[in-house]
Amino acid sequence: MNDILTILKQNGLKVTPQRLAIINVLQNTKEHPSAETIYKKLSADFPAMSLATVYKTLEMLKNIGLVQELNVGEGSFRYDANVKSHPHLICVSCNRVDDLDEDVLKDLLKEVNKHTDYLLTGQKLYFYGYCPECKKKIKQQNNE
Amino acid sequence: MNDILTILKQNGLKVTPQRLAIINVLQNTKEHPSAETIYKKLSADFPAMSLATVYKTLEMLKNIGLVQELNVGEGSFRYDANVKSHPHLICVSCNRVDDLDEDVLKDLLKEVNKHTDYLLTGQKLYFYGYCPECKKKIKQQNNE
DNA sequence: ATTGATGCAAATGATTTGCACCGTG
DNA sequence: CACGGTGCAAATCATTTGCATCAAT
Repeated sequence: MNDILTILKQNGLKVTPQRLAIINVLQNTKEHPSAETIYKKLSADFPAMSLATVYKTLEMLKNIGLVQELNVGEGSFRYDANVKSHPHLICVSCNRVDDLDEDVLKDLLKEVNKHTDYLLTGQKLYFYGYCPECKKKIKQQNNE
Repeated sequence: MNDILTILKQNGLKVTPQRLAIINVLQNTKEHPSAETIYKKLSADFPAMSLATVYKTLEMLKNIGLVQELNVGEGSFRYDANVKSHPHLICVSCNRVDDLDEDVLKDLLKEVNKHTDYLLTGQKLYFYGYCPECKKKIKQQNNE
């Protein structure tokens, strides 16, 4: 939290209320919001804020490594304050996006390395399916 | 090849020269082309063809399950005539896109299932790194 | 005071859409 | 000859950019 202020200053970046607010949203949610979502969430507190500011801020945060950009297959990007490269789970029913522990990643990479000559440097892994809640709902429907 | 004609007809779709050409490009390449790439590749033979036609055809092929759409992180989609859901390798240096055998997928899914309650239905897996050729080039540069 | 940040509006670029005309079945 | 397909141009939509103004350092 405080370290972020430091990081911004270290990079010669100014600390503005808009930036703090956007960072704050990202740090206190697990829902992997889009630029639009962040914008709407903040429009109550910052009625004058521009969507462009949200985009510029996200771009900046991405560059200094404070957020990662996700493409889960929708028309727009989502953002994650957890920058460790970890696989994501996407519910095909309710569109929620969950994290998969990064420990899993190690095992996955081990497996992939067995089968390729590529020198791997990164990955984007999205697994689709029904989240526990939606799984229940579907079961209930089928029981009727 | 001939089976594709059958599939189109079965779905009440017309067989046009443009469609055949687009399907042909997709079947005879391993480079995972974008709509734009396909369009350019065919503009010699079909100078009057519209980019919109390429997009409409790809949409149609996607719907009947003859191609899959890839999002490797560029601004545009790429298309793959191999519709079996398999992981992809993307070279961060030359942007080529390779397939990873779908057998690998089984092991990856096994691993993921250990760690989630999601009922998995699909996945989009992109591994980034240096392809064998680019890996060599980099080594040579470093040796000088 | 500087210099980077903001907000607005206009620009971009991939993809989609509407529609009149054309070609397949 | 009926109806889906094509080509063109205009429309979308997320994201980016230019620029004058504003505020953090």
